[in-house]
Amino acid sequence: MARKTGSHSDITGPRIRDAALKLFAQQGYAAVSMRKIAAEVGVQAGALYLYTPDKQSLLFELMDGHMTDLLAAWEAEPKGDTPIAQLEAFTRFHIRYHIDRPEAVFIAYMELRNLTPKNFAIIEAHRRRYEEALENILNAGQEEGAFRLPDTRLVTMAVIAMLTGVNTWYREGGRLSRQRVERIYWRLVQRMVKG
Amino acid sequence: MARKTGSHSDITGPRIRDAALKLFAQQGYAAVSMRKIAAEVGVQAGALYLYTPDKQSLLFELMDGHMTDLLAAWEAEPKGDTPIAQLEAFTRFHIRYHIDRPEAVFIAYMELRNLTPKNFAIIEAHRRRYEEALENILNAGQEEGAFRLPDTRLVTMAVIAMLTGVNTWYREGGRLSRQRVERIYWRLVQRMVKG
DNA sequence: GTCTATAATCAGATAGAC
DNA sequence: GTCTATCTGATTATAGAC
Repeated sequence: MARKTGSHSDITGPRIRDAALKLFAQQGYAAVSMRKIAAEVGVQAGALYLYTPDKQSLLFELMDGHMTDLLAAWEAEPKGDTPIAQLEAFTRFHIRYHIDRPEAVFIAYMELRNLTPKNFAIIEAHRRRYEEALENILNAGQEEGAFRLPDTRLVTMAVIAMLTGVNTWYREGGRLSRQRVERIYWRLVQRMVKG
Repeated sequence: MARKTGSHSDITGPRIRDAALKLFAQQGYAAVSMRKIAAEVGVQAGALYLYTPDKQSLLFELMDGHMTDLLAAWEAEPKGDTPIAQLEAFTRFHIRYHIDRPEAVFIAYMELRNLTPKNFAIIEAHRRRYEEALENILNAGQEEGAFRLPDTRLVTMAVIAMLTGVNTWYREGGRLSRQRVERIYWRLVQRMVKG
């Protein structure tokens, strides 16, 4: 099963991305060398450059891919037609999606400062679009009287911070099931938006 | 005013810590070399080792100092005698204290993975103690019927994540004053704990 | 107390053999 | 497609001059 050399096309590209994801999340971009990534994959450092032009591109592609997938998944998510139904959909979606990808989530906001300015701007635009998805729901609910919010922008940031925070403590097989976590946070969000 | 050499005892120690704080927050521990810190202070790299045994100690002392100060400041904070008054005190204190020290706060949880295991355990114990301060307030309020919480531990984590999140967007001189931010978040926390 | 010089190691990235 | 070898420069930390 273990192949050392001469392994033809295989799937080295994706395996490099997987290794980088894992190592960047564990040790941080700056602390991970191309040699460490190569060792994790089982190739020599030079071979990585067949698949990525440089280390920065590796980081950017991970973050850009994550944000693109996140936005696409939210677009594809079934959401009700009332603000309250949409808010519930967002709350549950956000927790579920983030819990399932702790490494990508961690990197996506821990490694922002290691992006080149150009790459940073792209990731920031993605993030901003995602925040606006929630902000639009809150604005709609506020206008039709379903929500009573002290400040829409602040509640947007408060909710996202609160929900993303689940990733800092949630462990698979822990005290609470994912379903239970979703329900409890949805109750908290409901309380936050209702006068 | 600019002294290059022969500057006697001066206050080089604290200046090294200040420079490290600033650079670690901006670029991350792994990306900052001892030479960069030395350049920021205005000395040569070798001179740093008169004040710190190594780079790891520099990081640990910053984080340990921050957490110790945070806990001491909370102890010294005037807090009412009811759970609701204590919760308001905690909410306002947390926002205020964290807003004032964005760099230390950032480092304190971005650089956890760069601590040696022994140092990590010490910082984790501090953090845990701080979380328990809030958890104890919530438990007391729950028991005496002032709060109706779906899960005390979760609400603890939710509130802390939400409040710490202020640091990601708050800018001095921005749209909202500190007082206003404090009040809005206190309203949100109130809603979260009241049935 | 600071500087310069140095040791030993490691970094990102490329060239050419196979 | 991967390896080995290599270039160039940076890394932490120490030794010894001043």
